[in-house]
Amino acid sequence: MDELKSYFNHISTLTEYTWVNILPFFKKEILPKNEYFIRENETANKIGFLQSGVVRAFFVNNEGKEYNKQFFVEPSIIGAYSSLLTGRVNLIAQQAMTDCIVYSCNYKILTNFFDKHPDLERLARKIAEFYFIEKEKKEIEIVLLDASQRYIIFQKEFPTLEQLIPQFHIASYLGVSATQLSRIRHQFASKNK
Amino acid sequence: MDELKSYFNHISTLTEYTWVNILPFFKKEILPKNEYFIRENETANKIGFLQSGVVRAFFVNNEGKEYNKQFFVEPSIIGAYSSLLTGRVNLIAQQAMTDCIVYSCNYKILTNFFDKHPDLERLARKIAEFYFIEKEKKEIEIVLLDASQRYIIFQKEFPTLEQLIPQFHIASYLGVSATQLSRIRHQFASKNK
DNA sequence: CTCATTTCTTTACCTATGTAAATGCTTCCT
DNA sequence: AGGAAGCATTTACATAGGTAAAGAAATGAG
Repeated sequence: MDELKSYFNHISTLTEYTWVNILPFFKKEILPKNEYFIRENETANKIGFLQSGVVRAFFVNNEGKEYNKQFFVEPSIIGAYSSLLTGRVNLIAQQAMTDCIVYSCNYKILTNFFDKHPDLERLARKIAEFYFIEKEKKEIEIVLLDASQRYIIFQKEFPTLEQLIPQFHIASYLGVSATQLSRIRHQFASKNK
Repeated sequence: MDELKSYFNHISTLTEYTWVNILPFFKKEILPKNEYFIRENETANKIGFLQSGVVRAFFVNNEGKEYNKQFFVEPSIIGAYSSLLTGRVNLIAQQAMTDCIVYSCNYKILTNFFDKHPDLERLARKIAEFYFIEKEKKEIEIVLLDASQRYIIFQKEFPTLEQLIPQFHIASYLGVSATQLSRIRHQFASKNK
């Protein structure tokens, strides 16, 4: 669990006392490739720490088409955050794209510690704030940049993923069709000659 | 300040003791139409409670074109949240679209109370979480719905705004040109005959 | 009340990107 | 090794929505 502790302490340091209280509730989970951490229409109840592997978050429209919203690469927090917070059913499934190791914990158990452990609530605040900042950054990128520019950012942000996962998943993440991503790649390839 | 107290207490209740400590730091501010609560490239230092009026949040691309990202209608919290949290310069200006009354407070002063007033930090957590949920909802709408459907949602969410602000601002909020919004309105008008 | 400014709509044209289908390329299974 | 399945690319075509410019309508200042 060292990676977990170090990852969270980096966001906001918890006392040893708090760690001793909460760590026993984290259970190691093997998530094989293509398995789901959470599905659509379930209500989320657990939060996870992605110790190794890659997970995608995606939603599905009425015609059954998938939209990749996010990739999580170790180390990272995973879980259907909105569903956890609101108690409503989850709209955004999370699926392993490689074999994964996850430490997961019932979220309610953690929030029950907030009153006695303000340091834990502070961590929760920082995580929420961080998530917000990330989303706002993405929001700006989507409006200000075209797909080629976002592709470059993707490559920088996830240098390992490009070889690891199919192109059509990347296209979906960028918000374009696989056809269009192919055209973009073609453009870059011919420019760099 | 009753509206302010009631608005915040609704999100997460603060003790009277906490209120007594923080309320004196909120100052009433008149923000006339077209004035800015915060501009681009400033570093944010204050958070505001919009007691009356309408504010828009927008950013500007390299060619100087504006994109409305959000409308705030009383009662609401305003302020460049990302800039407050990160200390980096603000990318998203906030400007009054009508005459406004705002109660604003230095944000650092509030965060300094977190150690002594966990109820205040809890409020901050809830606000961050709420903001996150809102953003995720928007994110899904943008991908899943076309501009006409988003226009209908806009009308429901801001029933007063449609008459109050120019169409081109609404178009910018919906992510289309004024021309395209006009086409959409035209379609709806001819359907409802 | 009138003129000037701003906003809205309409038209014409153009481009980016979607879909569908055909083809080619990998990977991996037995 | 051979074949099947999955994935990527390419082509052809369709269309949503952008820009620019002109005209119409609304708003506001003096």
